[in-house]
Amino acid sequence: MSEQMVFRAIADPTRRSIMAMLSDGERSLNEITAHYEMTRPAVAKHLKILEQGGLIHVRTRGRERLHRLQPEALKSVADWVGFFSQFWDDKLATLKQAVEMDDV
Amino acid sequence: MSEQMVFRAIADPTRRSIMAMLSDGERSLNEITAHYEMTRPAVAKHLKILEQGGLIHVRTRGRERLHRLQPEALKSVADWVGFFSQFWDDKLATLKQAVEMDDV
DNA sequence: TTGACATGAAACTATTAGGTTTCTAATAAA
DNA sequence: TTTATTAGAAACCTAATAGTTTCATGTCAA
Repeated sequence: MSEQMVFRAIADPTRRSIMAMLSDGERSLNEITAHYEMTRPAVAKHLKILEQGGLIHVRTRGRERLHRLQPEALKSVADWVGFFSQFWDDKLATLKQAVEMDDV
Repeated sequence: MSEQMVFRAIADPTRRSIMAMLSDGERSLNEITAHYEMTRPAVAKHLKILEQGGLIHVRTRGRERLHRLQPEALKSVADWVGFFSQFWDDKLATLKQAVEMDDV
């Protein structure tokens, strides 16, 4: 679950789309596949990469596998972007820092 | 300069490293290349992709080309991550919204 | 105006990514 | 206990990535 695996995972539009779908709740492979014009194995590969990046968690229920979003994995991305955000928005960056100082 | 081009650009570790370097100020191709164990054309290709994503701006000074960071291009990434941040940090998300409401 | 320097461009190579089809295994339901 | 359903696995194909080497072009400085 290196930072690189997260960046790699979110680089593909299909995978970002899957993440958006899963923000609504967990879904099986078939349910996810129904939304795309590609085969089930193709979607399964995308899910594998999302899992490797720590962005989703998979559990087995009977014969199906349910995929659930794990958005905390995006923290590393948020941190990385946060570093650069100081160059375009000092006010937001300062507030953000204050909040993170406060607790989190 | 589609959103996808930004995600594509930041997916590569060398390119993220270049961005970090440029946060310190603009650099020529040769200066950038000096920091990596790859050839100049290889670095030039990375710079081209960063430029296509809108993450850097290039200007010509004499026979050299100076590359300057354009971090605002990361806003689309910040927005995207921001959507998911609500699922892991309500407090931060709320504050962020408030700030963006306020002006920006 | 020649020589050194900074970059661009083209052609090539190897690996990775994203997709397919086909086959197998496990579970649920009739 | 068959049959349908859900998913995993393997083999394969194609295109895109990331890199190389070689050559051409424009600019600066003796």
